[in-house]
Amino acid sequence: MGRPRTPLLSKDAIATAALRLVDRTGEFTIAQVADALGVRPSSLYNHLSSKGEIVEAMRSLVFREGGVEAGAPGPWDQTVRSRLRRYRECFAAHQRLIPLVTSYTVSSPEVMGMYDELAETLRATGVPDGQLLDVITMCDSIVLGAALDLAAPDEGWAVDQARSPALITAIQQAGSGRQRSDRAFELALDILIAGIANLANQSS
Amino acid sequence: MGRPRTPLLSKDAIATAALRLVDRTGEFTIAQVADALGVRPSSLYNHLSSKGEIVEAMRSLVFREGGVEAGAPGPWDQTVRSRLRRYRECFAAHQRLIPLVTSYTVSSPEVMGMYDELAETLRATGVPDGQLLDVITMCDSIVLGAALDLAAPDEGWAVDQARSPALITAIQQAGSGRQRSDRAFELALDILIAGIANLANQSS
DNA sequence: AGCTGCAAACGAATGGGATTCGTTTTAGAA
DNA sequence: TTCTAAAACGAATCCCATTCGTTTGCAGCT
Repeated sequence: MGRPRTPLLSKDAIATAALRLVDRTGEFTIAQVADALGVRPSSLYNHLSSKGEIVEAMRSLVFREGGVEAGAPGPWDQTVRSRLRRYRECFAAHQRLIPLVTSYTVSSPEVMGMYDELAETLRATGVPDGQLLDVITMCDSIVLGAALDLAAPDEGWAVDQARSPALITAIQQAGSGRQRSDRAFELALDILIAGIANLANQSS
Repeated sequence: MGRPRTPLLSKDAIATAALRLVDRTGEFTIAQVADALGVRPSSLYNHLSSKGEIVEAMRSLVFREGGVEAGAPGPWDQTVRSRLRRYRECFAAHQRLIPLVTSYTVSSPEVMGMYDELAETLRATGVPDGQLLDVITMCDSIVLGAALDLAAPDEGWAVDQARSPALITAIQQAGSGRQRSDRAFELALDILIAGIANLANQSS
């Protein structure tokens, strides 16, 4: 019974199993995770101390998988675009996780690393110090919003919910699913970049 | 015992009681809501069929309180600004509700009404039909992101989490709390408006 | 080698929480 | 007046996260 010769569990193994469950069903219980790992529920608590910690571990895992922080140098706007795209991609790869991690927003170290890089880039571009964090906040909003948009299937933009002709034709023209969400995100990036360029110009 | 002469409960009464609990403690249980209403837990199920429905009722209640749909005519950019500000204000008035309602994004009828108005305004301004919903999606992202930002206290932007000098000074200069979040939102609005104006010009 | 302490599994128990169901009383329609 | 459906109650159920004591193996120290 007692301690096994080689550990059966680890924080990462638990997070991976939980993530697989979330990808499939949209939720997870301690018992399910334990089952998937061939282990008893109580054993998990030797490696972490609450279900919330599993969620945090999943968040971290997803960003490590997606490599949010890595980045090659280049023109500032391309840098911003590619970082935010990758950030969003991490969510997109595990859509059903989004509702769980947006419950409470704690920036994981991985994401913080990306923001460090972003801050340097923006400052070098000429964004005034006083507005730097505001711009970063806006970046975060756009990515988070896009992620939520991605997680909520077409039901949010249902034609029969709309009343005004403008919104109805807008929904009809917009298409659906992943493409629509991708296109909306790219437009937001365009507008964001233009706005940043404007800020940088004004300050010089 | 049996049915009371006058009903003790209603969907709105339940939502109101639950909202008060969330405002105070950040969460709620069926038992607590029942207690606050002087009623037994099982009684709630005569008026709704799951805890999730209470959350939906709270969402709807908050938007009705805030009057998201109402609006006076005016220049298009002021219209967009004031609508989005009010949308965000609804969340701001009940910050602790935010984590609960962002779990799954279902646009309530009230919000849909605002988007109807927004769509008309944007189309009249000259935003092409093909990009209308993308712009609206961006509006939604900005408000939702701002709401999440509002709900997450200063811990998200802690100086000791940052590594790069740029991010550190950015955080120091940014201030904290409500003002910081408000200012970031206003900047996002500026950039959004400029971007929309640009879209409208290009199409004409 | 033997002892000690920690790590990592187990199993049983606990407590809380959402939800269901049958019962009772009342209101309102036929 | 009679019948049906609404609206409360109370008890019971099931699930689920978490705790605790126990068992066993590993590693470091003497």
